[in-house]
Amino acid sequence: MKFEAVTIKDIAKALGLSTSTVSRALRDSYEISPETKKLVLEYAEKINYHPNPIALSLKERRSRSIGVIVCEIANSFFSQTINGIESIANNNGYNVIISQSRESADRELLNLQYLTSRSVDGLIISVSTETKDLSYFRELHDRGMPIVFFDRIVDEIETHKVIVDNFKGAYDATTHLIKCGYKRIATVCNAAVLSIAKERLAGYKAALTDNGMEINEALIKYCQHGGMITDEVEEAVQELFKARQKPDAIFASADKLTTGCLRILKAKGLSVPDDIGLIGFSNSELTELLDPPLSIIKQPAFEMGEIATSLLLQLIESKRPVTDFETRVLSTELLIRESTKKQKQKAKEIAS
Amino acid sequence: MKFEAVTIKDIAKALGLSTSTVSRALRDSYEISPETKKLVLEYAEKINYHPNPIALSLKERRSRSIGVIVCEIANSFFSQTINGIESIANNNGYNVIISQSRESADRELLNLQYLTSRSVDGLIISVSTETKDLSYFRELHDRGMPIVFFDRIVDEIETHKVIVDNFKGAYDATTHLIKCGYKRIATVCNAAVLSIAKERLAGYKAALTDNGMEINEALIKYCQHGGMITDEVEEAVQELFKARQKPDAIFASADKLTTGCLRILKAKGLSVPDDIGLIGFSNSELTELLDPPLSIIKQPAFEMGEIATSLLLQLIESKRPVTDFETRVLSTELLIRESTKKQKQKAKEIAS
DNA sequence: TTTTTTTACGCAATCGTTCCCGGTAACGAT
DNA sequence: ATCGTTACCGGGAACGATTGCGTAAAAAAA
Repeated sequence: MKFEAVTIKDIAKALGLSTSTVSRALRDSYEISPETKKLVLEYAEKINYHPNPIALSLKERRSRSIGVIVCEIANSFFSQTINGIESIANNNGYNVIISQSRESADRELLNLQYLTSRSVDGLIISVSTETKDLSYFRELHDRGMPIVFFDRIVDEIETHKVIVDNFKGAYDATTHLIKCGYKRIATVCNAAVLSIAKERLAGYKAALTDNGMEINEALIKYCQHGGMITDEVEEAVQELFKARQKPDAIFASADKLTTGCLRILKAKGLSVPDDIGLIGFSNSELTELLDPPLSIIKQPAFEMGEIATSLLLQLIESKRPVTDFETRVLSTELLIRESTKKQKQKAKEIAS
Repeated sequence: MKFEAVTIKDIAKALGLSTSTVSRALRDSYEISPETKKLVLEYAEKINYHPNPIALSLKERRSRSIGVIVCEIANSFFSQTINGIESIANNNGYNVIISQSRESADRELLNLQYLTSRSVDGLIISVSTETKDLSYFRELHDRGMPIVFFDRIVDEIETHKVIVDNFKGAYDATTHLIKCGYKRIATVCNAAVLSIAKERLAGYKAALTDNGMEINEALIKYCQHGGMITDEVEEAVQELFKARQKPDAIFASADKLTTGCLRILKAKGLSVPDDIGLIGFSNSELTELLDPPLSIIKQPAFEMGEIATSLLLQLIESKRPVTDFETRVLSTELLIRESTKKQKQKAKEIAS
């Protein structure tokens, strides 16, 4: 049941050399004669030798691999980000180890410990909704582990970060709803502790006040598990409709929440956009095929992954400790489709 | 830039013991006195000692981790499968390393080499569309590496396999189209080398002949890259409509192809299901929210992941070489929604 | 020819852990 | 007093690779 590979010793024995000589020949050291090198190289090729990365990791204390922690890969935004991460990482000879926190702080910590104990050279992280205790991150960071946060970042730890302008994204989306003539605009957002939730909520509120509209706390609902639990979204929407002032539009501030809201609204027999408008953050490729096609705020996920990885590799390969960190802020894209097109609006369009 | 953890040596030094004693105390060996054990255990706890898995992997030639290779994690079917895999693996103390082949045989091989060199204890694989050369899989398998194939399996290698009854799934879907009154039923499928493509195509053909319909090769289109390239699906659909006999329904035999077809059909201004019916394999959670809600064949992805992992762990933990392999065949689920409901059919329903 | 330099290689330590051998007490039995 | 147990513990070799240092032989310089 074991699986044994050919080692440097096998080569040494076969060729009557020492392991050091073989090792040096393989790494093209100047102290090895051309003939010996040729001999070793050819034999290594012949028996299909590959250096054992585990032994290397143990010795070098590095693994040429980077760890990624996201809440779930099934989310389009994250899978796209991962593709961006892999593209840069692989081009630079790094491997990517992906792990999911499933919005649980415990699993996040477990994954974190697993990855670090596996000697990943760096980490790219979007924290879970539950994450409160930052001590482990901090310890890691203090001990010199290169970390880049993206999407859901933590302010308290100073390192490179990659995000989008969540405030503006939410502001634009809300403003769009207002322009469409919606009056009682609700929002369904992630747990309030999350950076993205805070920023998007702030954008939503600012858009309302800037347009002379009141902020009604009854129209703001939080989903602690980021929509991982369907009931949670349903509950949020139901509560929204239990209120005295029923909403006529919803701004959903995360991928799962956006499609989650649509699902519930349709189940309730409400017509989008006529009974209720809907817009939200989403990176799903299916949103334009939905009924109705969803107006969305889209993040440059692939690019975010690329940038995060470049920054991480910079940290990893830097000779001396980096103290000058940057936060890259990218732009979101507002895609206007049917789900925010009120009848009135439609009529106007036809008339014009 | 280094990251050093506490080792067994640190404990030994601090406590004035030898590393062997510490190691044994940690593993609760009978040769260590209760007091020493307590001492070691407490100190280990205090300084937050965790055994170095890399050193362990090197020594034990196993890593308590399993490797997964799928073509892409953004695909709902695969991300659901991975969740199933992780649930079982984690419960048994195994970690999961995910990698994507992106439908490229080269990347698949690279990932394979990476995973094995990382001493994964076993592999769970769904092969890429490009995979032709099985020699590396065979070599691995012959040398005792536990492998479980799922979804896209290879007949030539004898090991555990987990699939659905693709023939029946396709047969049922096609039969459903026929019952709905569609006459010229086309199919868009994956590269013909893929097991799932073959089986589903066979099911499609059988349904046609069983219902006295002709098999028209012009109505069968292949997408070599499994729909990873959008143009490819578009091309397939366009060709379908260039034919003398235009199709009035499409059976798409994979996730990306199903939504891909819908996208193209809508772009062409065709109405589904009136101008053309559409049904396909899909595990996306959004299909019922699409316009129109898609009739689909759904696979028990999570369960497949669970079963594949159980089988793999069985192989890994088996004392003697296993020669008795099984192929688990699960059932698909046919979900009938609007995309296959012809006007005629609808009228009938209303009348009844 | 002798001395110095260069060339080309081997020895052994190292990374963190386990485990096979030993070794040394203490203690009861002979 | 001697032997045999039992209970504990340490030394050191592995696992696969790299690397500083030492050194024999060959080449160059004297």
